[in-house]
Amino acid sequence: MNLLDNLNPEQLAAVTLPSQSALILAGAGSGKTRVLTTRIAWLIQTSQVSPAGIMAVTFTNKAAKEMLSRLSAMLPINTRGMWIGTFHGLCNRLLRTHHRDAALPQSFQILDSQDQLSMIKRMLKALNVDDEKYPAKDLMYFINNAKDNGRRAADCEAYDHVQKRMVELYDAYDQQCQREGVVDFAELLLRAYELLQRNHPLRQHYQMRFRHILVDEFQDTNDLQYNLLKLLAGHHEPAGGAIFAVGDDDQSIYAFRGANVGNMQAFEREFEVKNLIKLEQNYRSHGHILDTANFLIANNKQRLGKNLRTDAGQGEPVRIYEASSDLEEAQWIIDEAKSLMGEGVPRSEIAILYRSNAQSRVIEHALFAAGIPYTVYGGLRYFQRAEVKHAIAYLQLMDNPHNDSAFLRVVNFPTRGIGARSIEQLQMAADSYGVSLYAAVPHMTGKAGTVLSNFVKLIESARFETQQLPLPEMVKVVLERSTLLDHYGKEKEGAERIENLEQMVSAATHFVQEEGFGVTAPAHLGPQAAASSGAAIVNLDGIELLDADAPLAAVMSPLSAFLSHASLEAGDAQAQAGQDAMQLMTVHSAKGLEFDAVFITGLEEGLFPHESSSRELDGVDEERRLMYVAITRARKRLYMSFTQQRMLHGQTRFNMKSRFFDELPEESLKWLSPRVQTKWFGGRNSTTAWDDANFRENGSDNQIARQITQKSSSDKGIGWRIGEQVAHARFGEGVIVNIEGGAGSPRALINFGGAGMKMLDLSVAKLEKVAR
DNA sequence: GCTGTTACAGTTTTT
DNA sequence: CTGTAACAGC
Repeated sequence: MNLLDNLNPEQLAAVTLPSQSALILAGAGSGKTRVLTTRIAWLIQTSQVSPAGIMAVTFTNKAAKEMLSRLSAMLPINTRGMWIGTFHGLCNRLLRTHHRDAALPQSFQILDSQDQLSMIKRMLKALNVDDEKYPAKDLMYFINNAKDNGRRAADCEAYDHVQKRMVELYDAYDQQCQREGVVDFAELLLRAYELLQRNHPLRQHYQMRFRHILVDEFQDTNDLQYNLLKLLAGHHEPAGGAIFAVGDDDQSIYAFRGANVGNMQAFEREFEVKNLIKLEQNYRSHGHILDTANFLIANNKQRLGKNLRTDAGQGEPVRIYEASSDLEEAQWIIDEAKSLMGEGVPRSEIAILYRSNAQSRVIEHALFAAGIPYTVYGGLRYFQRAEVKHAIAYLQLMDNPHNDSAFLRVVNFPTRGIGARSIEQLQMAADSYGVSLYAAVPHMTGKAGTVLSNFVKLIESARFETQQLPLPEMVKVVLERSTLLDHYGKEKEGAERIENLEQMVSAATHFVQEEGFGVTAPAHLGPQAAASSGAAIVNLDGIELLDADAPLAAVMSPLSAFLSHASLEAGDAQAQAGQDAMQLMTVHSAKGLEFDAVFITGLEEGLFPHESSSRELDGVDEERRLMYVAITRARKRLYMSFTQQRMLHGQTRFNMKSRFFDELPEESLKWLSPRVQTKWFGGRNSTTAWDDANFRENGSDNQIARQITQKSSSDKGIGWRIGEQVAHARFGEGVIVNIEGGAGSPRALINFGGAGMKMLDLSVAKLEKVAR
């Protein structure tokens, strides 16, 4: 079958573009991954490039794997020669290959965010920094932000004392990392960038090699990533290759972590892009859903401009539901989901989305009570679990004993009588000699010296014993020698932890097979053996260059590679409990996924759009894009809901319905009337199903309902109630949050959303009731 | 060194 | 309301 069969005209045009830089605006569900992979396959099949000339960059391991597997289904060739992976994965590979030029030890280790934070905390303590004035989290943010913008401490401008100190601390942090032989995530990219920038021949080598660089989710690139791409592509350099950038500015939802949508326009301008192709044909959603998405996103300014279309027909309207409370919202979701399942929709095809994780609780509770299987995305990942991190720390120390984070994690775990005092002394010794904790152990005397050197002996002997062993065997020995298995064996709830630890052996087995270790080179030999067994080392201007097809085994030992893998690919979040379970996740984590039926919940001012977004520049636009992502996840059925009252942080909040509802096409919507209606007139409430239901549901809601009843009855004659939606000539629509002052001087605290909270005198203010 | 108490903060997330 | 982090006490 021909590669190009079944592509639509735009897709075909994109796939077969000439070898120039191009920007593909790929709407949601427009076959973006298909275009990317087919482009690669087509380039190779038509002999325009060899596999080694291809680099494809993604943000997540999942996307990289997806690409690789689709590609190997398409092409009967070895995908090994291609560099396909995440930014971090590829930079890791680059830095391992050229570790000398990058001034890194061969077995440098990668800190995850947790390790990075604890390292910063440790440093602040050692330097006696006031952690009130310089919180570790702030410093970490500062450092990562600087690195993401390509700035070293020396490049940072400081306008005041605090900033000046931050820059000093940034510098101290980098030095400490260098001493320990560790790099954080941002450092991987920055080092790679600096390496290529500084090293002309090396840069030229890669520029000539990678004729085609394909970038997925281009709208998510930060400035450093974009600059790295510019270097690799040889932007304005003679050897330069072409960048095939695929992205969607309407799905840019990661500004908060440094992503810069502006990179798309910058790319178009700087690379003088002549080929801009829009993929607007959507293969996912029915018409009403797509219309809803298009209508909403049209409210954003500064778009590159795109309108999705479908051949699928209008389908069902988007259903909107107003719930009286978060509990009732959850109950409604369950009722609707049940009827969907009755129509034959599998549970796994039903997704419940929310803006923030805290919202999942109530829904989970209701699902649990209803006995419906569900999975929540975003739990603890395998390699993040405490017991696994402990085992990894032992392995890290065996591969690089100067990793202080690893040292501190396990020096007294399981406990071996090394207390805080000993560690403090050791820390002081290490600081005064300017060495790692491990290297400072010989300077210790007395009892502390003895126990510490016993720990060092444990690590050394484990290293010695496992030198000749393949990786999975090595892991097995470490689990035994560290006494981690014994330790958890004695714990009451240790069974699951032991299971996780034992799973590490199979993870190692799997890894060794997957990455080709032990095939090219015996596990214990590593770089040299691999080099002599085929991967040629080319010498170019005195720079070591490995042959294009050098396997991972040629540039790092199996252990180093496995440890990188553990840091860069944190593994799956918890084993998928039931195969067929409803899917709960944040809107962010839903990006890239699709479902037959989608519920978007908590569509209230303050929640979605989130209140903090109004403080940020273009914050609401980003929230709108987030909403756009949420809508476009649905294939056939889309539900949206909001509530009159919601429990958040232990307090009941009354929010207006989301402004986004005003931006949707009425003809595509179906407002489900609340199944219960509240009617309060002049403080005289006609008891309705609404509060009946609430009184019955549970204690806390009960209380709230009673509170409201009390409030309104004490405000007899005023005619307003808490939770009611009102309109004001100047402030627009709002919702009454509180009423005080009694009949004498009644005042209402009203949440006007964008216009803020106002306290209005009810006898004066001109308020209108708004039907919802 | 471990356990219980209190204080406090509290979007979104991948690597 | 809930999870985490820091500290006091056994």
